[in-house]
Amino acid sequence: MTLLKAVRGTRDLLPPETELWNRVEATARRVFTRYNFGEIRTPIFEDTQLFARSVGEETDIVSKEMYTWEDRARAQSEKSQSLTLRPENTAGVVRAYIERKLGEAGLLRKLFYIGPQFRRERPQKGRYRQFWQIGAEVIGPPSAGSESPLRDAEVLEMLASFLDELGITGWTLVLNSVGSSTDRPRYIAALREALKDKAPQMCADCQRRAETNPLRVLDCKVPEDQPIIEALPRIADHLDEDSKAHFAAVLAALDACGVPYTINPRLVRGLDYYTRTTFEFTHGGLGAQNALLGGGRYDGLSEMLGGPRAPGIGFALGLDRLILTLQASQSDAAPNLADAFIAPLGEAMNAPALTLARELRREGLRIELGDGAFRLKKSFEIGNKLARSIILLGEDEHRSGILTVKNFAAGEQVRVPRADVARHLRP
RNA sequence: GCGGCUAUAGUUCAGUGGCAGAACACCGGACUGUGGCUCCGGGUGUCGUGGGUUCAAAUCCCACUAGCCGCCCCA
Repeated sequence: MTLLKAVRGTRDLLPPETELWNRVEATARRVFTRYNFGEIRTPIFEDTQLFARSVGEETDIVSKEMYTWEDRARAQSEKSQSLTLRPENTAGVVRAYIERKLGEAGLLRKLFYIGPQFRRERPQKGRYRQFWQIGAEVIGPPSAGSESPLRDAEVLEMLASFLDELGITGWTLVLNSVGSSTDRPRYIAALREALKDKAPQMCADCQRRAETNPLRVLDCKVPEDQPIIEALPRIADHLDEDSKAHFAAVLAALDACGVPYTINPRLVRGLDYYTRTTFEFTHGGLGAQNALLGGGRYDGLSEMLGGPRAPGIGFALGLDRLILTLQASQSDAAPNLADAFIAPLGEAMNAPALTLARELRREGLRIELGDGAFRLKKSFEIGNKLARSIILLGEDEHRSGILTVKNFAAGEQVRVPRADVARHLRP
């Protein structure tokens, strides 16, 4: 029989690595809560149209990387529906914002999410087909201040604090503005116009990009193409006064609070819905996947999805990559040991041992329970690997209520009244 | 989706046509109420999968699968 395996691009997360995941997620919840964000959990699959309309039909994500299937009709009256495992979470959040009328209160909504996303890409280190993202969105009616550059700066400052609090050093914040929802199409049109002449002299990838996604031409790394790219129209020259002022205000706020950044006029994001501020936090040592997180403003997204005007800004952080970065930067942690290993001496002591374990666990201690069928030597060997101390529970101890407790590191063995054991073991 | 490298024990790896190996880990014993250190014993394996060549294949050939690296793109 063929052995079943986790499907390509998916994997099992196991202890002790999952402790690190929990720590990162707990830190995100703690930090984001200080900024008054609340958690949202959207469905893991949505109507395919949601992603086609928000992320963009022409993007690689939608055109070739989605897990899409036709949900069969269960009755004559029911239509089949094209469903897709979410490739990112902003679209789902904005869909919920519209559907649940979250803007009606007239306040900003500040929502974060933690969950798996799915893209059918070629797997690589730090890139999986089921990958995890932590993200947050600030969205609301313009009257609530959702367009304010202060929101952009606040989100960026929050991310800097989050990475700092995790102990990640060496990150770089890269910023750009891709213009308002009217600037952006105008700039893309200008770019297309300029590329009509220039594209044929460029690399094959750029010739393709010129057709499908002209903004990505700016990202090209082929040396021969650089002079041509330098001569192309610049985004900065196509920003209207409001967008220029917005970007300047974001930078000023970052300067004021001391968050360092660099501006990269060529930073463009792949998703269609981005407007004005776009950003990335990058980190060395991630190979080709050097972006830890990315995000930006999406002032027109709600309207693209048929909702009210609801400008927003958000980001998505690749948890898989963040974990890699943390693992690379920290030395191997000491094994996480239980407080005690209980060794019943003889199978008659099994039930009393479970009772003792119950008492100690209710005291909040982390207890590993052995088995009376083990020879004592084996109990010591196992206990030494799993716990800081071993508690012997034989006939004597059971009768007298005086337990034998030995600390492995110190090699010290003492007799402790049962009532005092929890206090004795507590670190 | 494209190009390259790789796949042998739980792990890291050696083995390039002739009995499947090392280190660490693991299991048993020396030691029936005492771990670590020591000593003795044990290989725990569909050599990624399926074909082919050969008297003989872990080794050579083909296909497939998976991982890694780069590209595309992206978190």
